[in-house]
Amino acid sequence: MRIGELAARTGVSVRALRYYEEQQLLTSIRSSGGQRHYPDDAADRVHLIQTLYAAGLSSKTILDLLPCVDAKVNTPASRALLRAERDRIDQRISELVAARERLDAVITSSESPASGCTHVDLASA
Amino acid sequence: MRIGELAARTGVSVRALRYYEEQQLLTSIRSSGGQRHYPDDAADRVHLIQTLYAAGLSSKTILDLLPCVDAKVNTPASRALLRAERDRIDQRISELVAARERLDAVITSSESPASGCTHVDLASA
DNA sequence: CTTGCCTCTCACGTCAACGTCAGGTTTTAG
DNA sequence: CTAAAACCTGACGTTGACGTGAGAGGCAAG
Repeated sequence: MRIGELAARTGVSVRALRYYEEQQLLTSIRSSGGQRHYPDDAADRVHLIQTLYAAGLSSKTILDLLPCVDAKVNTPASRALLRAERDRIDQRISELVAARERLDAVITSSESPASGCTHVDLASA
Repeated sequence: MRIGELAARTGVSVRALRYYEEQQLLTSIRSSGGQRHYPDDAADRVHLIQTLYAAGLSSKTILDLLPCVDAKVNTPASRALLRAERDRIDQRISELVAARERLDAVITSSESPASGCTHVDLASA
């Protein structure tokens, strides 16, 4: 398929797909006229890339990580890299959960009919 | 206290503190010479701002949110805002959990001896 | 007074993941 | 064969939260 269809299938913009290729996260075969052609499983690859981006990983980190998936490379270094990124995501989740709890505290007290305009101490934690 | 000490106490850069003031997230009293002075509880305020930034909120959103804490504003609009941001954080957490599961799957298969890995580095033993 | 550290206000630089416009080529539909 | 899509390669623009000097002023100590 060509780049437009891949974009449509994945919900990712054409510009983004070209950017992924520029970052070496995605490859394509060029037709004689220079147009990109992708195999069907390219959509899965794009979804994976999107998932990793959504996890807050940078292009470079994803580039480092992808061989671990593609070629099932299994070295101490690659395992360490995978675990390091997993731990980073863990930490990020913790941060978000903490922030959510603080917001929840504000919401709860602001919605409590008994409290009215009760003091909300968001700064203590 | 002056800006340098507040920066030291909170672990936030002087530049960032001035930026927060520019964004109207933080206020200060100026000395006759124009230098900023902060009360002790400014550190709590900075920590709060940092937490909300860590939750992925923008300066503007935080600016909108802060009155809900400071002045205990309790209107339908402010409650809706709070819940909207809370839901956004929820969604973000879900994304991260999904990404983490994805990485976990890769990690598990890469560490399993029966996973069909093509390359196993025995030097780690 | 002056040394030295802290602080001030501009104001341009950065970084990432694209958006967007320009100008030209390839592919497809009719 | 032609016109419209779709695609191509640059290359500059965007956004947010600061980083990083430049040049000048404030402030307690000796």
